[in-house]
Amino acid sequence: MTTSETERVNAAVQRLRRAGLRNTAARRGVLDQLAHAVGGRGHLSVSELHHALLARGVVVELSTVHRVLRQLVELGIAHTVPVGRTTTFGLADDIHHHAVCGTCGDMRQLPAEAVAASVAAARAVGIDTDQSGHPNGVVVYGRCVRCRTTDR
Amino acid sequence: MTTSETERVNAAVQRLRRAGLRNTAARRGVLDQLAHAVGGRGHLSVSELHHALLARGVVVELSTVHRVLRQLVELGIAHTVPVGRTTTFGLADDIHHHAVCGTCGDMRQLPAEAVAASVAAARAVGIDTDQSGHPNGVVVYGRCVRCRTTDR
DNA sequence: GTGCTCTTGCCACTATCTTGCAATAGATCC
DNA sequence: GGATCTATTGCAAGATAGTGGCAAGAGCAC
Repeated sequence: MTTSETERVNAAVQRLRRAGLRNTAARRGVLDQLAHAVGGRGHLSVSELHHALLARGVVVELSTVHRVLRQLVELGIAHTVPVGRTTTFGLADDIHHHAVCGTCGDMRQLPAEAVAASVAAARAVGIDTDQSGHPNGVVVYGRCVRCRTTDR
Repeated sequence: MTTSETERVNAAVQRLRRAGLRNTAARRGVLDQLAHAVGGRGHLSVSELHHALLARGVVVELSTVHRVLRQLVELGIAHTVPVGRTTTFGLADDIHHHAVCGTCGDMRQLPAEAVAASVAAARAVGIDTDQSGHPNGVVVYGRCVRCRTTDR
């Protein structure tokens, strides 16, 4: 884990503590994994996260991972992006939006400037994205180059 | 059902026929319902659609509704918008994108112009939205006025 | 009307996520 | 360090959403 990842995890733990939540192994593990994933290919599904934790020797129940993630989302520490039938999670410590391949689930970040017009249009019809603790943000669903060329 | 709804259903049935698919009661029922819903509050979940069909006397299995919808999406006749853990469906006969309340699932349409910059940004990172038969389009997740004021 | 074959109903199954409850483990105070 | 309080977790059962196989039935072409 890089220094920056450690810092982001620590910042998230501080927010948990301020919310009156305890600093448990399960929560640290989930945060570590999310911080690591955001640096990598992007967000993680619950089962990916669970497997990664077990592989690292952090023994937690799947139901616990679900509960931890729900809390992180409620606190605005993590955010969700639905991909097909599953939900993926990422840290929400920098404002970013997503482009998702609906076929393979590959995900890229989009800068806030690029989606500003979409956000404004949504607000104009009554949907506000500045709502911590709720799923929010812009998601562009499409297909990645690889899935297009291999016709998946 | 208005004249315009009937026309849209007929157009969709023509597309089915051209794809070599039969004009069955289940498919007509689903298309009717989708055409009606798009005129109303927006998209429908599978179970909403199923209940609406049964209420209208169109007796179909839930699994059939799933199968019909999957085919409609594959043909580009319908499109999907994930809302929380469920998927909602709408007719795709006009190009539009969506703003969704992540709390209550309320949905508004966004014009293509408003989301053009987001689509371009996604393409720049390799995600292309012009892919019929695949989930695509821009979705802005946020909260609607009602859920914000009632703090749901 | 006949016949071919696509569709559907039925049922079992998988995957994802939630919930209740008892046991466990953080955090605080002394 | 030890006692205590209570949030958190593991465990197990169950809810919800969607899929797949197969035989019976229904569209469509002729």
